[in-house]
Amino acid sequence: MEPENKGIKGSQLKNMIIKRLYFNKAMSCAGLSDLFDKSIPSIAKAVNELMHEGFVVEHGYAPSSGGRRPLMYSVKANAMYILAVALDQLTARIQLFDLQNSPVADMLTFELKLLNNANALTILTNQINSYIKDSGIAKGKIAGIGIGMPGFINVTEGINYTYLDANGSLTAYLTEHTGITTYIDNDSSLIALAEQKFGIAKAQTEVMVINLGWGIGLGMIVNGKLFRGHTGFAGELSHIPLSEDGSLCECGKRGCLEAEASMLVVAQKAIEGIKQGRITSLKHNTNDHSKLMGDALLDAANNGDQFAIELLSDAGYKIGKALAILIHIMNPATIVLSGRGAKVAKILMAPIQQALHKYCIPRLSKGTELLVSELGFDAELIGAAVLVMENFDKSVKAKVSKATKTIA
Amino acid sequence: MEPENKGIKGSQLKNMIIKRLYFNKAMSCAGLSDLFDKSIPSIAKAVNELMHEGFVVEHGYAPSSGGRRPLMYSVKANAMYILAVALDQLTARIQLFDLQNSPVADMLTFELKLLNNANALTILTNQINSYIKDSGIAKGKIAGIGIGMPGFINVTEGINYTYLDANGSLTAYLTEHTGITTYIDNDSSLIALAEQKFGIAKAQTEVMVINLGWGIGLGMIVNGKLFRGHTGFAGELSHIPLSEDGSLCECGKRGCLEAEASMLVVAQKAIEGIKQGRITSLKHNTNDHSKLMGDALLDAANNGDQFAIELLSDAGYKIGKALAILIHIMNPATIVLSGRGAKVAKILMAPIQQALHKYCIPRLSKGTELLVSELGFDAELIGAAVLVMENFDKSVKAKVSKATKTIA
DNA sequence: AATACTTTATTTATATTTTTATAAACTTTA
DNA sequence: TAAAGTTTATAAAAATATAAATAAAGTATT
Repeated sequence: MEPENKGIKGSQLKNMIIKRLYFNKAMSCAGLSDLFDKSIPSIAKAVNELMHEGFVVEHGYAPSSGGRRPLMYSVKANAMYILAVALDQLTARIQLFDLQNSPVADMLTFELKLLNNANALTILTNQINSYIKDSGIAKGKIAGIGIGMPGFINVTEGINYTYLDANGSLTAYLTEHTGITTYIDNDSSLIALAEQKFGIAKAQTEVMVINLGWGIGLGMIVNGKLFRGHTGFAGELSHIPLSEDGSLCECGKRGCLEAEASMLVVAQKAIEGIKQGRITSLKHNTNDHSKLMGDALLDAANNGDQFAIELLSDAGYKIGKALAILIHIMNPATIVLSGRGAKVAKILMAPIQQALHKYCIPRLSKGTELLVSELGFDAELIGAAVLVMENFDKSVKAKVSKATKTIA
Repeated sequence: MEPENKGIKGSQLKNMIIKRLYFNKAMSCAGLSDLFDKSIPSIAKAVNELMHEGFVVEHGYAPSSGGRRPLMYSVKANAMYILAVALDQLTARIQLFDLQNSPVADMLTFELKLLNNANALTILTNQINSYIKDSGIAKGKIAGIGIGMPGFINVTEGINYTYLDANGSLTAYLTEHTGITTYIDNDSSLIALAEQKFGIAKAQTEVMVINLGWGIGLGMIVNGKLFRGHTGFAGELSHIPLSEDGSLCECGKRGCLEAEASMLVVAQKAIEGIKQGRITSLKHNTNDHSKLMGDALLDAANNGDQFAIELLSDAGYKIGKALAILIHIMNPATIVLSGRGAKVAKILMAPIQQALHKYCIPRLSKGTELLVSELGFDAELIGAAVLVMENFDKSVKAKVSKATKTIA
C-alpha cells in the first residue's frame, strides 16, 4: 500500500476532534476524552498534532470545577472553509463560511429557475466555481460544498429526483466539476439541522422543525440525528388527511395541510378577498403573482392589517392541528417554526397553541416546547454548512490536508 | 482496585459477541470482525475465551463464498436463561427462555389485576420467585428479567407511572427482591422489538408495529432501535384527531382512533347490535363483559359471521386512515399488525389497504409493506426476553458469570 | 488437472493505547 | 492558613490490538 493510506485509521480521531470543535466552540482534552471514550494521552497526542498541523488553537483556560483548570482548544477559523448553497424554486444563494460559521465572502444571490430548466445545473456549477475564484480561497482549503434544495432527494446516492437532473448522481457531478466533495439534502432537513446545531433547538435530540415557506416542510431530528425514513420521504406533514372536505390539493387529494395553510394558499386567499372588496391595506395588481402577494401579506400582518392577520390565524389553527398529530406520534422535545414564514410566527403562535389545547392530550403537549427560529432565513445556508461538517469524519479531507501540510 | 474490576473493559467485547450471537444464531470470526470493526485476532481471542467459559460453541462450517469456509460459532443455549413476563390489565404470563428463545419451563399464567390493586406488586414478586424456584434453574444463571406491561413507563428509571407503584423505581424493587437485574418496557414497544428481532420484520430498521388489543398501541422502531420520544410517550396513535365528530373517547376528546376502532369498542358495538336484533351467530348474556364479547367476535368473524366482519371492516378502514398519517410522517419500511387482534388481520387488511389508497400519496404508500405478525400472542413474551439481551452489553452479567466460571 | 484467485484462520512482530505514577493547579474543608 | 480532596496534564511502563506474513481450505479459470 502507498504510505498515504497508512494514516487513515489514525487520522480518524483527529477528524472527529475537528468536527466536534466545529460544533462545540471549545473543549478540553479531558472533555474530549470523556466524549470519545479514549484515554487522555491519546486525545492529547491527537490535539497536539492538530495544533502543529494548524487545525486547532489554544483557547484559554476554562473556570475550575474544583480542580486544575482545563486548557481549552478550539478549531482555527481559517484552517478550512465551507461552501454553502441554498436553492429554492426560483433563487439560489451561495455563501462561503469559515470554521466558526462566519462569512468570509459576500453572499451571492442569483435567479435560478429549477423547474424545466435544462441549463440550471451548468449555471449553478459555473456560479460556484466563479464564486470560489472571486473569494480568493484555494479550493484545497474548502472542506466541502453543502447544498440544500427542494425536491425528493436520495442523500446517499446524491440524487435529486425532482430537480437538477445530472444523469446520475448530482453530488458526483458537482464533486467532479468543482473538485470539491459535495453533499446535498432537502431544504427542510437542512433547516432542522441548523436549528439543532446552532439555533434555538441547540443540543436537543428530538426536534421537529416546520419550514413555513411556499409549501409546508418538516425536518425531523430523531435521536440527535436527521431522520429521513425508509425511502427518504419521511416528514410529509403537508399531505396528511386533516379534514374530509377542504380544497383540492395539487397532490389530488382533499384536506391536505398544504392546500389549506401554506403561505402560497394564504396569498391566494388574500387575492380573492381583495377582489371581493375586503378592507385591507393590501393592494393587488392582476399581473402580480402569488409569491409577491405572499411577501406583502406577511409584512401587512406584522403591521397590524386585520385581514392579513385573520387569514394567518386561520392557517395557524390548521397548522396547529397537524402539529397535534405530530406531537402524538413523535413526542418531540421541541417544535421550531422556521423558514420564510418565521417572521409572522408570533401571529401564528396563538392559534397554533389553541389547536394544540383542543387536539392534544395534555400529558403530551406538556412535553413539547413550541419555539420560533432565530436563524430565520439564514437557517438553510447554515444547515448546508453543517451538512458538510456532519460528513467530515467520514471523509478523507483532513488526511489529505495533513499530508500537504507535513510535506510543506 | 479489586482484581474483579480489571476485566470489565476487556469483557465488553465478549458481552457484545454473546448479545450478537443471541440475535444472529451463528456467526464467523470474520463476520464479527466486520461487524464490530475489530481485527480478526482480537475477535478470535474473545471467541476462544468464551468457548472455554462455556458461553459459545462451534456451529459447523458455513458454505464457501469463494474461499475457505468460515467456522461458525453460536451461543450455548443453556449457558444462561432469560425470564420473560408479560402483563395486561387482568392477566400475567411468566416464561423462562434459554439463549435460543426455547422455553425451559412451562408458562405460568395467573390473574393479576393491575388497577387499584395494592397487592399486585407483592403477588408478582412472589410468583416470579416461586416460578424460578420450581424451574430448578439457579438464579445466577438468569441473565435478567424482562417485563412488558401497559401504562406510561420511564424506561431509564424503571418506573411505571400508571400501574405497580413501587414507591420509586419498579425495576430497582424487583432487582432487589429477586436478586436478578430487571428491565421493564411498554407492551407495544416490546411487541415491536420482538417483531423486529425474531418476527416478520426481522432486520428491518424502520418498523411500525400496531398492537391491536383492547386499546390500539404503537411500537416504533426507528433507525433499528426502539423509539420512545422525548418523555417516553411517542406512538400515541390512538388519540390523534381523526375526525371532527365521532364518539367521545376516554381521554375526553372526540374522533380518537381508539374510541372508534379498538377491539373493545367493536365489541361494544356488537352488543348494541345484538340488542337491536341484528342477525348474527353471536350471543350476548347481559352479565358478560365486553372483553368476552371481543374474543367471541374475533372468532365469529373468522368463521364468516357477516355482522362481525362488517364491524371489523369498519374499524379496519379507520385504522387505515390512521396508518396513512403514520406513513406520511414516518415513511416506514414495514407496518406490522400484531397483538390480540392479529388473528383477524386478514379481514382487516382489505379495508386498511382501501383507506391507504384513499389517503396516502402513492409515492409514500409504495414504500411501505403491510404485514401480519406470525408471533401472535407470543410476541410480548419474546419481546420481554429481547429487552434483557438488548441491555446485555451494558450489564456486567457476563463478567460475573465468567468470574464464577474461572474459579470453578 | 493445474493455476490463479478468494476467503478464513493463525502466528509473530510491530504499533498503538491505556494504565500507572507523578506533578501541577485549583477548590474545599478543618 | 494548612491540609485534604479534585480535576487536569505529562511521562514512563505495561498491556493490548493490529498489520503483516503465512498457512489452510475452498472456488473459478484456463
